[in-house]
Amino acid sequence: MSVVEEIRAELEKALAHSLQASRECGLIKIDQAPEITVEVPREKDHGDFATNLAMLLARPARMAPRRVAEILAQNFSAGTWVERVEIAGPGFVNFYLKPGWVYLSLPRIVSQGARYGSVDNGRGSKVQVEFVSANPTGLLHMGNARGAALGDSIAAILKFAGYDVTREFYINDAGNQIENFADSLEARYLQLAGQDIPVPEDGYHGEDIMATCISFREKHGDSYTEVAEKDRRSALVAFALEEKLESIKNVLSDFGVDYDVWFSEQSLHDAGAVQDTLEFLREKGCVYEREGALWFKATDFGVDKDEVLVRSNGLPTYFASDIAYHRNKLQRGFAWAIDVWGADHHGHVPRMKAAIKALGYDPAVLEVVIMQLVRLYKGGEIVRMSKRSGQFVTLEDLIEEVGRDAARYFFIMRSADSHLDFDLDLARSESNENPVYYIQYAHARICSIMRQLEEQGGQMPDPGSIDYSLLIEEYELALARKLADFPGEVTAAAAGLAPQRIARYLHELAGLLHSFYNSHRVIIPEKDISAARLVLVEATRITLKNGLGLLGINAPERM
RNA sequence: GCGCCUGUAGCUCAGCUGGAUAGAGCGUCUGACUACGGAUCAGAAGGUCGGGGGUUCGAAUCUUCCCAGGCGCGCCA
Repeated sequence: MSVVEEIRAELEKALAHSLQASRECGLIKIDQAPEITVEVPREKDHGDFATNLAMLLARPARMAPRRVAEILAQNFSAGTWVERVEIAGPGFVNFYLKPGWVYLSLPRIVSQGARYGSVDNGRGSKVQVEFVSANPTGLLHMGNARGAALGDSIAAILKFAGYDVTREFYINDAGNQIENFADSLEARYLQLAGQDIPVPEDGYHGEDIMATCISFREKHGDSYTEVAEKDRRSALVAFALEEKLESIKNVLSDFGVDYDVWFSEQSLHDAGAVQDTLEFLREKGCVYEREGALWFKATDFGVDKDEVLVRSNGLPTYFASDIAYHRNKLQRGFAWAIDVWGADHHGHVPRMKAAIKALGYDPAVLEVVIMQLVRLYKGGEIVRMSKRSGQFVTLEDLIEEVGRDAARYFFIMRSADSHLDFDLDLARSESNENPVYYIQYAHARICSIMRQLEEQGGQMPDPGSIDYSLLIEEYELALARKLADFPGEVTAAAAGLAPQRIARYLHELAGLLHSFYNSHRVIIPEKDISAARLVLVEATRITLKNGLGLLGINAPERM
């Protein structure tokens, strides 16, 4: 438990006692005690902690809130750290603590090191985060990039919050778009062999398709012009998928994203899992036939329309294999399955939840994070991206132009809900003013202090034997206070699947470090103060590094 | 037409699930020590939280109705 949590719990307990005492002596008459919560006020002047308990009691007790607050304050017995209790505003009870409490966490941070900030909300329960899952028929675009940054950070945060996390990429290597893919590959291949075959209008027109066919031809020559169409297509598709997947893996890895599982859709078909699932739904009475197709009765589960599972041509839809895939996830024992999807798929959410219910699971095990689309600006104009026109900026381009750290921070600092305008020129031209450098610079600055210390023959003092009461400057208190918040931020970010909270937290923490740095020196002749400050900045360095790690961003020692 | 997301400073966005005087960055303006790294710091200006009603001690946050933008509503994925 973090220092903040410990004190909060202590105050809540003391308040409960105060309320109990007030009821026993008849000063407050209520039937049932409300839930007691102690929060951290936004305004520093309102104390270190505060409670709205008096306002909640006012109505049931039929008393003025400030009067209730007075009674609560009178019966309140202060613990170790409470200096004074005040009543303010409409009836808040504010707790002012002795300044030293903020330094309690410093020795802990240093001794916990890379583990500082980790919490155990998950208690080891199995959670899967599935993200990107782009069609392996093309390159990764800006939407995939956002999904990669978001999904990977969510996974990292959940892991830090005590969950047993699996990162998974679902490969859509079956179905319609593969046929479509084959059409385009075949056309390009035959074109290279001198035949005049156009790429279908709704096919893949990107240059990468041509490049794939060129390397295929380098290996196999024109030999596949002679074989049966079916064999030619399957050879081309197999070759292209392997090449594409390899390149996707590499680019994502360059972006700092590494998966535990690459799951093939085709493998579900091969194992008969799609048929099994359809059979299961049939036995449950959740399907029916109409106009030659097999339908899922989504309307039985509160969805406004039924959905086709098997087309009248006998081929299962994407929805059918997706149900089988999610069934497979749940059979693997995940207590929580998180999918990161683009907003253009949001209509799929209620259907999928209905299907999970039909399979006999609680739909709440599936949580879909919908991220709004990325709009790309270049030269002040929107860049329309489409696979058909072959015009788009890839993740690879992005890493090259903006850099991995800045790109990841840019995606993470905004909530998934926000529509993201990504101005390439801005990201490029002003990359030195990107907030991510501000945070990294704070880390590098501390490392520089440590190098100075070493050069002067100094040593990092033992955090357990420091007189922290020497740290009386405003910025020292503020910095230490912020450090103590980190575990709470991790908890909140995990609960809300909200990596942007960590990004904001780090930015604020870096700001406090810079302010402190500009007004006070760490290495000074006064040994005791210097030692306390060394621990303070070392704790800051650790926290910055741990936080940046959750976002997949480097914490450089020099810049 | 129905559904989901969004609307907060000139621009890009936060706002801890209902708290007290709404915050950052960029941009603009004024300043900073020959210094452990100036990719920094201190300060100023800038707001009817899209608009109207409602809920209550208290609303940017919940609710409802408008307005504006994005995305969905296929036997595509």
